[in-house]
Amino acid sequence: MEPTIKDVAKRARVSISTVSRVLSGNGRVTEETRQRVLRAVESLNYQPNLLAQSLKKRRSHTLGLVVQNIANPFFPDIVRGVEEKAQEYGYDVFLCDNRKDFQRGLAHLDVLQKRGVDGIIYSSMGRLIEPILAFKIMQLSEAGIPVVLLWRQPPGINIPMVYNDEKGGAYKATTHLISLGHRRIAFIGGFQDSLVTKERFEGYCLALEKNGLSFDQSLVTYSDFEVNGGREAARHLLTRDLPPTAIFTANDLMAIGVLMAAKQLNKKVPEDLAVVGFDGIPFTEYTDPPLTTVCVPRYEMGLIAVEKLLEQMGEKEDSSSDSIMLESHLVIRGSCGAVEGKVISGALS
Amino acid sequence: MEPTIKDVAKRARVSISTVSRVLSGNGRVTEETRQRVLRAVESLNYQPNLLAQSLKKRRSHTLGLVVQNIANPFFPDIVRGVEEKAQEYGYDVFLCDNRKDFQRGLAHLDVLQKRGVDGIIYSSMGRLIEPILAFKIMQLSEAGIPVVLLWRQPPGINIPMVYNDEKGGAYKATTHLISLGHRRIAFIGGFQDSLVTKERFEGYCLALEKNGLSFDQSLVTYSDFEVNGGREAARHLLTRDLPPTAIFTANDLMAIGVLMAAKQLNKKVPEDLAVVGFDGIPFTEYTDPPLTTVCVPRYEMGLIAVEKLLEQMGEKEDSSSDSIMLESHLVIRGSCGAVEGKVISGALS
DNA sequence: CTGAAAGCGCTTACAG
DNA sequence: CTGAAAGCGCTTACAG
Repeated sequence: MEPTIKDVAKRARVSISTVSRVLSGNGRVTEETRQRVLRAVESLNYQPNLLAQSLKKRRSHTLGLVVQNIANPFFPDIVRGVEEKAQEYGYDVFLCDNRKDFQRGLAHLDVLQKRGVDGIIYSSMGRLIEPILAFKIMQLSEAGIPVVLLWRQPPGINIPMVYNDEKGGAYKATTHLISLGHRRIAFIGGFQDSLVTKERFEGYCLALEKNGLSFDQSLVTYSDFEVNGGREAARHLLTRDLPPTAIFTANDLMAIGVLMAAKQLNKKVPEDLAVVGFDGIPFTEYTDPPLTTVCVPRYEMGLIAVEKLLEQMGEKEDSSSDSIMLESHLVIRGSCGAVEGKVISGALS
Repeated sequence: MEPTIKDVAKRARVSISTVSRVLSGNGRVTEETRQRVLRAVESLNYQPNLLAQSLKKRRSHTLGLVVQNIANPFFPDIVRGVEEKAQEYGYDVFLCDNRKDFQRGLAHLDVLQKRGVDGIIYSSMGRLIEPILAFKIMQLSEAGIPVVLLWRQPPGINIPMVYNDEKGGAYKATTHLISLGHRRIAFIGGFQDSLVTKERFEGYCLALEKNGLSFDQSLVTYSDFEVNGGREAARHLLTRDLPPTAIFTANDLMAIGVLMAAKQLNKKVPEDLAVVGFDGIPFTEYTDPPLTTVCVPRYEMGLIAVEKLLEQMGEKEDSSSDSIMLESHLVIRGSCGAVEGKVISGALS
């Protein structure tokens, strides 16, 4: 049986009000009784019950974090950032894994509300924000529970969001390839209806345009954001007449597939083919050759998402507007033939 | 302002006791009043406050999950397993990331206790279990909070544990290499004082012995469980006189380093060198060549850890003894030259 | 079948 | 400075 505030009070021979006061630091208490209480706490190994505290104070000091799929290498760094910043401010976090199932995400939101979390970070990195999700989030806001979205797209709805500069990143990647002399640069997108794909495609087009290269529709293809899909797409591109000399893919997993396809077709990377990925997932460092990629600052996104939440909860003063766009950096490794270890972070300008 | 049970009672014109009864399903209620209550719940969009419920019932239906480092690819699958099974039984989980810091793990345990979790899964995969951790866990048990350890070593203490058959896995890996004709098989361990290293080494020795191969101390070396460490270790082994024709490493990250070293030294894998890793982290599928590895069933470990916890909490009937050892499978891919796709799961016998 | 009351472990005005 | 009381939102005997 865990000791309660009553036990401490009895032992220190004071009222529970007094115990509460010394523990919270609110209200005056004689140094002597303070010591008595502290000794009692110590000897009983008393730990206040946060459930009771939360109920009374109407603040649980907990956060909810909903992720689309914890098994996807995109997410662990986000979790890490959220965890770390949350703890810094004394919050603990409920992790909810949608397991790729959007419906489950909705259910998680309900649960978190019932659990009395003080705020929620919803990280899907998905395609469009479904109206029902937006509605649910509005409902939560009305109930006093702020939500911050960790998304891959600019805000189209009125919910604070931390997102990534997809277009700018794609622009950097493509420009890099052009600067290395490539003229036939292919683009492998993910799902064609995904906003991520769309924006990364736009960055690709912009780079071509700014550099006076003509756009060639036959060099553009779409896949599924997975390794095998990327491999198939690359195989098609590389076996056609006049194959591309470089491929920019809309995510790293597909880029890994491209590397595999090149190997199977006896194309050397980077000599015969340059490859750039997108996301900067941990493993890209160890592919053969190491993959040049546009690194999405996932860890930082996690940190910032918590800060935005704290601002809304009034725990931290407002330092900025509602949504934040983060820059992604081009990390240059061996897959393009450029000098390794260089990081290009200049803005799209 | 969220509606409370009072609001529902008022609206349905019954007492809060009645509302509680229809919601919990305990106690008889007329069908008519039941409907009235349900309608009130509906129209107010009432969600019971789980904080209050937990306080009263002395059960929070929450679990704590402590992991050593969420950024390590070893952990996400564990989290996934824990999450999934927990939700199946209606539990939500607090995720605590130690960020490699053991002290933080201890602090997390305190926090979880204060939060009133019904049980805790502590997953470190670390070296020895420090006495202070064992002590803390005992303390929690006495306070009525069961703990299950997700560990890489057999139980040396009296705490329920889910662990992996390290020795058996290493035995399978080494036997596989021997069966392919290798005679000079090197072993690269992790930290020399880690139990994981020790047990995997034992499995390696056992396989040599059973197959009548003599043990060669000069083929055994230790590193740090990291990619670069593995690469360095391999470089030494491969540049000596009479280099090994196969290397078995104590984890996948080091095996990836071995692959890199071989490439740098112009050794072909698997023709000039066979490589086997351990853990089965997701990325091993995409190395060049794909890595043969002993796959630790991390996802299953997560599932089972929750089940063990549930048993202790009396939510699930006891189905087994206190600790559980899981088998690891040898997943055969391209790095040894054997037929790909084969899985050897036969026990050490 | 239904309601009033007590109580889970806290915090916080309100008196003294 | 300190204590008694009310109350956070629930559940659960106890009466009726």
